[in-house]
Amino acid sequence: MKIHQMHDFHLKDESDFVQTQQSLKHKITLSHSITPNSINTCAGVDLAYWEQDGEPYGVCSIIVIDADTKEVIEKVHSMGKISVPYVSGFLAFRELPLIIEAAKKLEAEPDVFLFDGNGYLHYNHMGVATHAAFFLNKPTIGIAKTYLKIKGCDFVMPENEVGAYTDIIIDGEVYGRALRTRRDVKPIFLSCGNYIDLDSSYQITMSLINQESRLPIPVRLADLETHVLRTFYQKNHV
DNA sequence: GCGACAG
DNA sequence: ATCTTGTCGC
Repeated sequence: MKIHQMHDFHLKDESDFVQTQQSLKHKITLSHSITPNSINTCAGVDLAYWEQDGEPYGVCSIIVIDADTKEVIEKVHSMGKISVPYVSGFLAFRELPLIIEAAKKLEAEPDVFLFDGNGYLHYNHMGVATHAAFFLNKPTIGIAKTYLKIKGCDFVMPENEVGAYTDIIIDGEVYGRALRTRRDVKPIFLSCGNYIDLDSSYQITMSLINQESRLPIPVRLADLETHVLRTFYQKNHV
């Protein structure tokens, strides 16, 4: 699929990152309604890391599935050296190069992308899911497994029922949603990525849950795939 | 020095 | 994210 080139990632330091995030946050659009009925395909994105000769490497997997049958339609991946260290709040700058490289290989044009990380639920509303949308030009959804605390605000634990949730409201603004996708499991932290509203993100996410995981199917599949790919590349000493 | 910390 | 054994539950 075609990628909209926004900016490169040869940024110098964290102040560069912050400037990039703040220049993009005003372009976020969260008003589009895109329900499960209006999508045919959705993609899950995830990365895995390892070290080789003292250097960090990563692999990114994108899995596209049919929204109705849940069957895998396409899978692509990218692999390479990682040049940006992980710093909370700047995950996008670390992961986007490989994400973009993998997305370029997609033959399909998924209707929505689900990420393993936050979107709008972020210090600058610019988690990896939101940031990625400017390159993909497609609706994106953020799915985090642990809570990123912002401005000291905790989340309210949702009831132990499938689909139960509590909105994460900070300074009167809804940042995201603590969501119990299955009973007796920890909640996930859902937030808009971009070009989609929170209720649609919720509906799509819940429509992609099965008994295998608390994570939506495409994200879970991408997670599993990155582990397989990592084992392969480690063994073959790339 | 201590606590916090998406992946 | 990754490093790792056993263990509880369906």
